[in-house]
Amino acid sequence: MAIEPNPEAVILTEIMLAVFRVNGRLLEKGDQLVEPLNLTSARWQVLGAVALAEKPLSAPQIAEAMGITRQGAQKQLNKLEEDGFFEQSLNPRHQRSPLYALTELGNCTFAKVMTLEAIWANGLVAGLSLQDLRKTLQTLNSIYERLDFPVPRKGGRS
Amino acid sequence: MAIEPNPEAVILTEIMLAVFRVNGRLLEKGDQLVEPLNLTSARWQVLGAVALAEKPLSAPQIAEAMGITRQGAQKQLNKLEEDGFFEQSLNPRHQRSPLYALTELGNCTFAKVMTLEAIWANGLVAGLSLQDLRKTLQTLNSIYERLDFPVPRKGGRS
DNA sequence: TAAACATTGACAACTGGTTTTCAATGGTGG
DNA sequence: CCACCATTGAAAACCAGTTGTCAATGTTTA
Repeated sequence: MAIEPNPEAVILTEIMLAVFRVNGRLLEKGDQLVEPLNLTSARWQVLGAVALAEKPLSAPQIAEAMGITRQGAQKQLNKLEEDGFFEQSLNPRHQRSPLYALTELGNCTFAKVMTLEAIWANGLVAGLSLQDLRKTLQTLNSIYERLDFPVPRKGGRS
Repeated sequence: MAIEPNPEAVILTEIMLAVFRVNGRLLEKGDQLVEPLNLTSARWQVLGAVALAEKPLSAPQIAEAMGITRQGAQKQLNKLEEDGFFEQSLNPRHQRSPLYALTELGNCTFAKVMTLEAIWANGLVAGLSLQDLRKTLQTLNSIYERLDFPVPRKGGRS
C-alpha cells in the first residue's frame, strides 16, 4: 500500500527542502547586499539581464531572459525607468514596444553590484572545495533537467 | 580596481543561479502534483508542518516551523480551515490563540500527498548516484549555514 | 490586399509572502 | 492588585510574481 521511496529519493527530498531554505536566504541576503544602491534582488536581476545582453532589449525579451512573464518584467521596468536606471529608445521593429537600455546610472550601479557580489561570494566560499562545488552545480543542473518532465498524474497516459 | 572573484566564488555564483531555477521549477511541479487534491505547494507545506509535529499547533508555532511570519501562516490557516483541512481546538495556554489540528480530510489528504511525492521522487532520481546526492545535500547545507553571516556592508564593522 | 493570427502594453485580480499597526490576552514585577 | 511588557489575531499596505482580458500593433497567409 504505502509507496517506499528508495534511498536516493529520500536524499533528493532533503535536497528539495534545502533548496527552498537556501533560496529564501539568498533572496534575503541579496536584498541586503544591494539595498544601499536603491535596488532589490528582483531589480538587480533585471539590470543583469540587460547588462549581460550588452544591447537594449524589449520588455518581452527581458522577461524571456529572466524566465518570468512579460507582465512581471514590465512592472519592474516601469519602476526602474522611473528611478533612472533605464531609458527607452524606439524599437524599429515594433512601434509600441520600446527597447530598454541602461542609463549611466544603471551601468554604474550594476558595476557596483558586481563588485559587491564578488566580495560577498569570495567571503562565502572560504573553506569549500572547488570539486564539491562543481559536483553540486552539476547535480543541481541535472535535477533541473529532470524536472522538465511532467509530474505523474493519476491516469496520466498522455 | 575590479575585484577578482576566485574560482570557487564563480562556481558558487552559478550554484546560486541554479538554486533559483530549481526552486522555481520545484514550486511549479509541486503545485501540479497536489493540484488534484485542492492543494498548492504553500498549503502542502502547512499540512506538513502540523503532520510532522504530530500534535495540534498554534499559528505562531506553525509559522516558526515553516520559517515564515506568523501573519503569513495565519493567512494559509484561515483558508485551510475554510476548506476543511484543519479544525481549531481551544488552546489552554491562550484563549485567543487556538490550536490547529488536521481533520480526517487533512490527514487523509496529506497521506495521499506523501504517496504522490514518493512516486514522483522515485521517478526523478533514476540514474543519479546516491553519493553525488549526499554530497550535494551536504554542500547546500554548508552554504546555508554560511549564509547566516551578515552581508558585508560598506564600513560595516558592527 | 485583406483577413486571420500573434505580439505587445496596460490594467485588474489573484497567490504567497512581507511589514506595520491596533486591540485583546497573557505573564511578570513591584 | 496592577502596571508594564510580550504575544497574538486581524486588517491594511506593500513586494514580486502569476493569469486573464482588452485594444493596438505586427506578421502571415490565402
